[in-house]
Amino acid sequence: MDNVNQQDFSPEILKEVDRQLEIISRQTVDLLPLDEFRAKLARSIRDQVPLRIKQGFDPTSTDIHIGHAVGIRKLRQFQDLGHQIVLIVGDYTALVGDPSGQSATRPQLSHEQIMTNAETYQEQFFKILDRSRTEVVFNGDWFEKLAFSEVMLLASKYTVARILERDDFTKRMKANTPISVHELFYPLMQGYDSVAIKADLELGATEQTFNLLAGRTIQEAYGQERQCILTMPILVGTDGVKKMSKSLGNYIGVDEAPREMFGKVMSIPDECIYQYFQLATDWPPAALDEVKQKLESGKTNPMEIKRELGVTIVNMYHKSGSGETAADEFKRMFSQKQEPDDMPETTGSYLRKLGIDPDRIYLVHLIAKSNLAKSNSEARKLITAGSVRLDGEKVTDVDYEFALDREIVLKVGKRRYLRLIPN
RNA sequence: GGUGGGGUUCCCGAGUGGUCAAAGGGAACAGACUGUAAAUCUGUCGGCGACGCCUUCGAAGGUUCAAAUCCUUCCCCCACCA
Repeated sequence: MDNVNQQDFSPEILKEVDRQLEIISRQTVDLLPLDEFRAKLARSIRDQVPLRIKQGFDPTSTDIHIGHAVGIRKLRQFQDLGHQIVLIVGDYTALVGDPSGQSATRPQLSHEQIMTNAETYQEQFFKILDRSRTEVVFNGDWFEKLAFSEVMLLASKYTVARILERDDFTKRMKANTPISVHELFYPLMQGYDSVAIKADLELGATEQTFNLLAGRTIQEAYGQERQCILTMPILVGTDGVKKMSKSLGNYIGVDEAPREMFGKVMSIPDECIYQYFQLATDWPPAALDEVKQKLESGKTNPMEIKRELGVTIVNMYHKSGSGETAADEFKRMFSQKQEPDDMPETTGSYLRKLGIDPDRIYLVHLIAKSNLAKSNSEARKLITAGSVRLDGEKVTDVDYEFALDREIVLKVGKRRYLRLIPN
């Protein structure tokens, strides 16, 4: 493959290669090795054989967030260019346990749990990808059957030194955090996935670079043409500092309700607005430039630009118009401090079920039992802090009791509401 | 296998018999200010209808009027040696 000359292809094909390459390389970090990929792409176009584009996910949790979506949307672009997406669900990898959780040994997930997660994962994937044109495979399919002798064979293809040269391992060695042996196998397993599905290109975040490259070595060892790798930038979380991740709680899930989604977008630091436009939306380069200019000129209130970002993102994952609705509601709720239209409701009879007498409601219990606070103590703290209101009236008495003799709106903190309805 | 160091509340990290629900920092939450941004300031930060009570300092026992602190056993981590 490496020795394929560009002269082997007609000008039309080369033009198409350039067209695709421009789209493919948008908002990415590295496409390696570029020449190899050009050749693969040209051959694919000439022979009308789609490239096999791989990305793997370990179904360790249930939510896909817009950070994951950066890569998935790139896959979608490949798909739209006619290439074949192969999603690898790392059921086996998840079963073994995620090594990148630096400090804690995660509780082992049961097989059922993994399969359930895999199920919800797929639903979320196909908010972005075209299901009918996506191949989904489970790596347990091949790893389950792998004999120990084969594992040893696989292990012999790579050296300890090469694995340890990895940046994160070096750091962990220095920090004296444990590295268990099975973690050394991760790049090998991921590489073996590439062999199993004969990947032409594997996509991953920049932190995956090592694993992606390992795939090349493993494929070569198994007599296959080596995959190219495409790395994606990592989207920063809503805190604006750390990478978006579920465990850090700074994520925006693709499954979240419009209101939540919009609210979370509005809460990102201004400095991240451009990055979010770049990575979390499908805006073309020209539109991105415009955003950049607006932000730099300082003439437009960043909030306006952020609003547009929020609308765009919400509309990507919900029916069109949801973004605008969410934005309006947001404005009403926070800018004008009005109550939202729809808020959770609780009736007197439901309160009885919770063990609360509607005729004599102990506010602390109400807040805790309706999950507006984690515990009674928490509820007391909120009351003391002056963040609890009944029908707009601030309540600061910790022992406050009242009767549910009319409809009452309870507000806790900035955004937690509960409408109380007598029977 | 040997030797030494270590496991503290969400995280980091003080504390080596009572004054410890446990310093300090971070995170988080709330209030003020705002654009539900950032920054800043303030407060809270185990649980309980609560000037008291209950549970927490790797696990289980024990010593003591009293233990995160002392003893025993066990589990786990790290370093060096083999």
